[in-house]
Amino acid sequence: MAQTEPASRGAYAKSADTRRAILDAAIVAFGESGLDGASTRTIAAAAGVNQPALNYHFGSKDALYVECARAIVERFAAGTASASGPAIALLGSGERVDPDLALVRLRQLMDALVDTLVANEDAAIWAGFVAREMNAPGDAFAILYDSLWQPGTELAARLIAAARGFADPGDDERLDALMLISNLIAFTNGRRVSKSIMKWQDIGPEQLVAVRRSISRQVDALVAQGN
Amino acid sequence: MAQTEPASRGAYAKSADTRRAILDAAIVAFGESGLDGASTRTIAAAAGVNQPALNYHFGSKDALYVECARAIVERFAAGTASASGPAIALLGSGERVDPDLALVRLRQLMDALVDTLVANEDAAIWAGFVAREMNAPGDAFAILYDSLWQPGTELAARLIAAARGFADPGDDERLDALMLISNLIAFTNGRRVSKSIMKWQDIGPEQLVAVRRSISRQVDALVAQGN
DNA sequence: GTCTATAGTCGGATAGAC
DNA sequence: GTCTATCCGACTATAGAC
Repeated sequence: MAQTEPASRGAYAKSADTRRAILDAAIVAFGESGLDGASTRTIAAAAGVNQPALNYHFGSKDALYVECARAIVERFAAGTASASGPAIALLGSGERVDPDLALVRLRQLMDALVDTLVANEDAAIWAGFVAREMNAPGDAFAILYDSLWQPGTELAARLIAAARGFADPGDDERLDALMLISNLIAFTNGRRVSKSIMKWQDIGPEQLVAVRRSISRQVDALVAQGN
Repeated sequence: MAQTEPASRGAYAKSADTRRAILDAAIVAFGESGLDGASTRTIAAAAGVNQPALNYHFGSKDALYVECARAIVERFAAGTASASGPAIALLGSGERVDPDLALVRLRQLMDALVDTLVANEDAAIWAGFVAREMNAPGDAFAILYDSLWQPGTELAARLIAAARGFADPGDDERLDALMLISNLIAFTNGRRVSKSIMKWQDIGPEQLVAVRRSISRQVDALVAQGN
């Protein structure tokens, strides 16, 4: 491999491997300790490179942080694409949506979220990153809001509306969507606490079944009560 | 005022006012920026004292941080005492608990939580503090878990169990309690996001009604479905 | 009890050899 | 492209005057 990329874009004929190693280490460090808590030296050590390598590849610590946000969004989207895709297709068809089918899609979406966020240990790291940025918005807030929260809650709200037989979501559907999604936070950001409360050693297949059941009951209730 | 306190305990015949000012400023700073993100200089400036005053009154930055956790627990407990008191009294009576009354107490508890956490702007600060500590446990984790999460979820779980006609809570009730409480996080840690999603300028009386209604529906569903 | 001054450490970013 | 060496600023904590 003489030159990994023939400079397909202006930037980065640089070592993609080093870049990736830094990014992976940075996501973990920032997710656990935050922008201020994680030092470039710690990240460099974890990535197996020297400290100035971060500046060389990303320009600055802040720029690296923003790049981490982008990577998190990408990985999250990849994990949920199999469920969000069909849901978007259903809602975008223009025709009147069958409430029962909307309910099926909503269930699939929630199951995919459980798989991506609760079953995956890495997601607790992502969740830490995202939660910090929501509390104290910085350079990464817009990325996370525009690519994660806004489309995520809007999709859920539209599915809830469709399952209730409405053409478009209103305030009630958006509120319910927000709360439905926030239930997952108990097992991402609140992973440690929830494991202690439930006396779970770890969150394996059996625990996931229980979580899915509890969420499933909420979805039922959401739609059954209509409004 | 010659000597605010006659040294009732061994420690702190020191200025209680200065101590309080530092504590208030520290809670805000740590809540917004975390232990590493908030500097003693910033806190001192916000409290209107000089930087070494923090060390004088609290010993170290870490000790001040732990003291903030204690203060948050106290203030939270004070805000919810009017609802948690009757609930604890009901459950502690030893006799078989009337399911309908348990449901009433559960509603009161959730309303008190909404008032304390959602209606109160300060609570977003507390929530930031607590959320960081849950993600990356430090010296304050035990305080917050033992005095906040454990008793809070256990109380909710016992009320849910009683409302379902059970003597004691099981895994299902604890799971449901965790998720019910995590709904509030959408409006504490997720305050900014939720306001944007809902297109709310701020969270006033009308918005609180909507939030309470949505939570109330969940409480209904929780108990109606039994298990 | 509160202040100023400062010691000692660690952070991010840059310069320049290879 | 990757390394070592280093600058400079910001931080916490301590010493000592008042």
